[in-house]
Amino acid sequence: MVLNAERLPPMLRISKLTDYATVILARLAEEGAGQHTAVELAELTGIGLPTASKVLKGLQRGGLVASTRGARGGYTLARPAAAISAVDIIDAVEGPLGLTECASHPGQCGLEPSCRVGRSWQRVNVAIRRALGDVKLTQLIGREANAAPAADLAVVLGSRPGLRVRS
Amino acid sequence: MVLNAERLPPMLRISKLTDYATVILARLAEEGAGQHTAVELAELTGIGLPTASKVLKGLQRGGLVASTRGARGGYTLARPAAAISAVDIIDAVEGPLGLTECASHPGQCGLEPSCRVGRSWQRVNVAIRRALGDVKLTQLIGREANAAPAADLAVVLGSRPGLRVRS
DNA sequence: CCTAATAGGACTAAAATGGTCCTGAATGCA
DNA sequence: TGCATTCAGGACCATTTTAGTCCTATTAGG
Repeated sequence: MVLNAERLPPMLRISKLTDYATVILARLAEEGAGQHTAVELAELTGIGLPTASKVLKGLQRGGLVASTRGARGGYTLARPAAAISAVDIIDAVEGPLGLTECASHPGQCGLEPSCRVGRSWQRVNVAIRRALGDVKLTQLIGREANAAPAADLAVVLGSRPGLRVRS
Repeated sequence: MVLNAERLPPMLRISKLTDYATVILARLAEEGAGQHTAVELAELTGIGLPTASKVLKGLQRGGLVASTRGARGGYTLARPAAAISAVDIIDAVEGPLGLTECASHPGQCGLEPSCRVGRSWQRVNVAIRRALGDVKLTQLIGREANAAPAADLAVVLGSRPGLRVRS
């Protein structure tokens, strides 16, 4: 994988770094509970060391991997793969940036009067995040085809192999 | 609205242009079936004329609005608001760019061997698009609180006013 | 105390985004 | 016919993001 990102739809885009993160997490999940150094993971995945390193730091801050420093240090998953969701990964890698509504800076916008639209997009956004929260690393890896309950998105996710691809 | 985009999560981000598009479409939907020039719409929405114009061109190409040129020309919705979905808007404004899987250029990636991850993200992506296809302009405008059937995302969308905001 | 590792940033290059502007083509009307 | 109006299509530039590299701590083992 690691998608050649040139032609992905801007919205709903998965940044390369997020993708790297998934690949790396997949490794950590596969190789048992073993500890792996950044160097090892870089080699295993084929990602450049500096970049892999950067990603791992992000995952560390996000609490998805646990690290030990010094000689014989390395990284492990901080929790079972089934307890790590897609949003977790995205948030960890793409920063702690909040979901800022226009509401948080009222008046900044200028077009607010007649506009009921902004709120709706925010809700869409949040809804997607929720759905993404139900997609677990185990599913992303492909180990677990379908999640149990809720998970509107996850259901669709697990249900079919080849989906329609829009032009 | 027109969200002040500085602090939105990169992924799941709605580009400003898409937001503008929604605001403009909302106007076209509200003002009956009337025809409006780019100038009028710019004034009504508060968006700069060149920008509004650009957005309208995109919507035209995407088939969401119909245009007539020349004196007394202008724009109208190409179909009823209930038949225009969020994905339609996004696609129209953010380009005709396809959903390119690694699959379409096999071998480009280099890390393909051990990687089952890419596909999954693609499926997530497609799943979100599907869900977004069920969110109609009428809902974005707020005229119709909740859609009828299907629409996993739409259900969540219509259900609650103020949702949890992640840090 | 020396070596192996991670933590945290600073920094750069390349790409995407938002916005402006110009030129061309269609339409209506005097 | 010819002029004013209005959309179509891009070229273009400035700014912001993203990706990627590197340097300097800090922590742990032997």
